[in-house]
Amino acid sequence: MNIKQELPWDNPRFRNWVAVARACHVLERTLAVKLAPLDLKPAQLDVLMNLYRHPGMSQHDLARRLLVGRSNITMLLPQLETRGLLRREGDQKDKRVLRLTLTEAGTELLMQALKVHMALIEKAMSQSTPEQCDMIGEQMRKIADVLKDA
Amino acid sequence: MNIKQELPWDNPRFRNWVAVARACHVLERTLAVKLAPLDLKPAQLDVLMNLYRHPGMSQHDLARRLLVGRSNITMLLPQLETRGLLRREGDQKDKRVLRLTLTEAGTELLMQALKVHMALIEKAMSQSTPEQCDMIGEQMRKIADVLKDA
DNA sequence: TGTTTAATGTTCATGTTTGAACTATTATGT
DNA sequence: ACATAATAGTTCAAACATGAACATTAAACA
Repeated sequence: MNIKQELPWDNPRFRNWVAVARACHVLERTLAVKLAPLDLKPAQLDVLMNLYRHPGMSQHDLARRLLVGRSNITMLLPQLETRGLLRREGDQKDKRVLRLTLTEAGTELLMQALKVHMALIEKAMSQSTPEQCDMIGEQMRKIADVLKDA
Repeated sequence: MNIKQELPWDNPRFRNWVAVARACHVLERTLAVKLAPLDLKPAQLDVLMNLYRHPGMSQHDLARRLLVGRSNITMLLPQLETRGLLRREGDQKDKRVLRLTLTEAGTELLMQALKVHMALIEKAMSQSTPEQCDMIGEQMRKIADVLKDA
């Protein structure tokens, strides 16, 4: 009968998660605008960031890390490779895999993009205390972990 | 010189935000899978949710609320309208706007989808105390607000 | 009133993401 | 060794999102 009492909007967890999703969406959108001068999209920045931290990654590893399909990576990389931002070299031991590394130019562009990204995040999270910020990160890592398998 | 000291990954705000983005991504993806049996996508669920809470919305209002372009709404609605989930009726006073309302079937399907969505969020946030959860929501609302204009 | 400006929704071309089928290579098991 | 499975990457078609240009209607204002 009184369906209203079961409505998600009355549930704090629901309302608060909606806020999380919204904040993510807004920041992503804003980032896209701020990265435009560098001719770089958020998805491409994600690639560069991961290659910087994990040089020699395979495309498959990259796809899993970015939570996208392998074909997505296949479509994404040529743009960056043609611009000379990364290299794709066949693995010697396993001729199936391609090892990915940033070039000098790629690292250079990444650093510029990171300044933009960093500034945006600083602005966004400037309202939180360090303790709050860490707590948020901690909870979010738990969430990603809980949902990883299912 | 020592560029490493300025690297974002050493910055808690950066690392923690990355965790937020990851959690969002994982949950969105999982939601898509869980909604598949209802033949509904996350974006469509967002539409239904907003129409439920704000009956008589215009397409423009809906677009702003979902943070997407108007054309996106135009492409999105026919699928739902054809399935009889919502109605589009011209406003009497302003012949430009179309007023959107859920049908019975739309409300029905929404309720089923909300169960799925709710269960997923419950699972995700079950690790947080109510205080932590509220704090997260509060901070995220601030973030969305700060970034709204710029 | 008549003219200009703004707002709503649509269309269309472009670019992105996805998943299924495919090739080539390696691992497994008999 | 040989047949079978699994894996890495690609291709392709379909779904999806985006932004600019457009038509229609409303508002501002001379």
